[in-house]
Amino acid sequence: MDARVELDTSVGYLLKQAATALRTAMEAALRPLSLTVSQYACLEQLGARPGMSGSELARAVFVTRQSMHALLRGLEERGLLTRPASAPHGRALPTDLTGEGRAALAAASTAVAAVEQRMVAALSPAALARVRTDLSAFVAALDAPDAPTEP
Amino acid sequence: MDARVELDTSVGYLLKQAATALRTAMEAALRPLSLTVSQYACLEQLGARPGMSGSELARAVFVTRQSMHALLRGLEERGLLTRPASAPHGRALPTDLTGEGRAALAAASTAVAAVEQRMVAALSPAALARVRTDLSAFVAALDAPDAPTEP
DNA sequence: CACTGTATGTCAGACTTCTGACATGGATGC
DNA sequence: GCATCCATGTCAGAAGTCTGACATACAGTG
Repeated sequence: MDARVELDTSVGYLLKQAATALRTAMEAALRPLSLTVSQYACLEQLGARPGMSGSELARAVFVTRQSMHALLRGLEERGLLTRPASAPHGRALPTDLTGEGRAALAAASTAVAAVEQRMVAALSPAALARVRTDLSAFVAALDAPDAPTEP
Repeated sequence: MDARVELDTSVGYLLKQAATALRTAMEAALRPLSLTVSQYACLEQLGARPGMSGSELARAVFVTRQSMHALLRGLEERGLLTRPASAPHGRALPTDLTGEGRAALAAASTAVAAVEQRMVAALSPAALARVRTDLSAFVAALDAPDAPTEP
């Protein structure tokens, strides 16, 4: 109890540092394709699960649905995706990639995969699997609403 | 070569998810203290290394020095830190916490430590040390300017 | 059937951060 | 000594994201 943050050993600080380094490297890799990281993330999600609504995309990309709204308008104007004028059910507008959108995603996904490969190259597959497990545990522990620091 | 990103197994996506969850939890913990995450990070750095310049702080907190400039003005107006009117050497203005600033940092650091503790509670000390090592390896690999994906 | 609750899309404004630019102080080169 | 380069502080504008708000569509309940 009454513990303080020690910067030298803080996993949180390392987490932020790694996420920032990854984002910077992704920005550099995506700049030649005229895509931001958020735009790429949106395309990647749509490639994996076509027909997602804007709200679903927002949650998957970790932005608000208002931000996703502006993002989708930009990508639609560039012809990378299409949305119906009216919703087939409820209010959700299913979004899909165009052919041009799939081509842009393919190029971007290749570029980002190279960045991620560079990031994890030094780790063995087993170590990588451990990291994934541990990061998932972090997310699960933080998402739990109650905070039993000492049960 | 020509690899694509697989969302289900992407460490980058997990990294972003974990960083977002941590930031959200920190925002919630710091809101009662009227501090943002960036402001807290700034105070924490100054607590560990008094006398840092604005540019040094910016690099440590992962924002631009322009953003840090605005951030420091706000914290100075609230009386949490002080900066000299002129630089004792060069252009760098050494920044220091006031007594009130140290008090705010103590409260904030305790709150953030609880969040971080909740995040890592499920991991053994050995597993935690591994995660730190691996995250450091990610940063080092991404910061390397050349990208030898396949040497 | 009406009411409530939840989810989605959209608009408007504020806030934060970034990019670009300029001036100043110091160090390094010749 | 002077020119050049680098780091820092600061100002101004642009871009992205968030908060707040409102309307709409469906599901569940009385």
